[in-house]
Amino acid sequence: MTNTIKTKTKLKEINSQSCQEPCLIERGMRVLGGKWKASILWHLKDGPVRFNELSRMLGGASKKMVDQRLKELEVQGLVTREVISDRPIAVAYEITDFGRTALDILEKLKDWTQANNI
Amino acid sequence: MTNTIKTKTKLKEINSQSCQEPCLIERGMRVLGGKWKASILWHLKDGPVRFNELSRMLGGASKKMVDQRLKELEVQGLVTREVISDRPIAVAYEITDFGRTALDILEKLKDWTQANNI
DNA sequence: GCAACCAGTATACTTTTAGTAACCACCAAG
DNA sequence: CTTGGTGGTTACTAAAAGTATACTGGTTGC
Repeated sequence: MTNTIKTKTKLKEINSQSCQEPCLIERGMRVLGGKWKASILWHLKDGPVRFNELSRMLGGASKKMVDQRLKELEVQGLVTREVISDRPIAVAYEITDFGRTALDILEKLKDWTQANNI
Repeated sequence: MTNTIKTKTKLKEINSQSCQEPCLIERGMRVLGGKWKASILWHLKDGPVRFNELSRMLGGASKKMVDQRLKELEVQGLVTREVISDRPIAVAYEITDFGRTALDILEKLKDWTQANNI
């Protein structure tokens, strides 16, 4: 007998290969899971927002953080940056169609947080 | 006139108080968003798993990390730890009913990652 | 006895991230 | 001319996250 342990609970059959290196959950989290990233996306859902306004919305995130996250999100195609005025310089960030596809995950997350008082 | 900018795109009305300090999205992310946390939860969905087995499943997470995350998840009531045998020491981690409520968020995340080749 | 496995713990170390504060150039109002 | 707003950048520091290695103390198997 190789296993003499009397399990009180039925243990999952041992198959180590149920997930290869960075699994889907982990990979997804590395796109949406960074600090402020999901929040930024969420705050853009009702329309374009300006840089400084966004910083204020997040309340507590430094300009550097907002800037860094926005750049990441832009590279990943979740948001776009557009200059809306030159003279008094004004920039707006907008969520892309692809970015919108992530919103229902966030919606669920929001509901869950709310329902469980987290 | 206070605002002389000619906006090409309709800008969101300026109301800085659309989110107070750590908003729902951010708070939720701080529970599920840590590295490996969501993955661990996901890998427990089919039944209890042992410590070393779980480490192998995550492939790449150190024991310390797995240990740390499991403790956090336990404190937050998402998983339970139970000793299933004393003599050859054996411990199994199991997802709680509360933990299960988070699984459909992760399911959506998984589908999203898969659908977009992330 | 010796090696290997279980479930961790401890220590030391490196890397990454977060956050602060100051600064730029530009513009407008007072 | 000074103050305040826009949209950032740069330099620096502090804290968190992660890695690697070794160790305990018991058990099982050869």
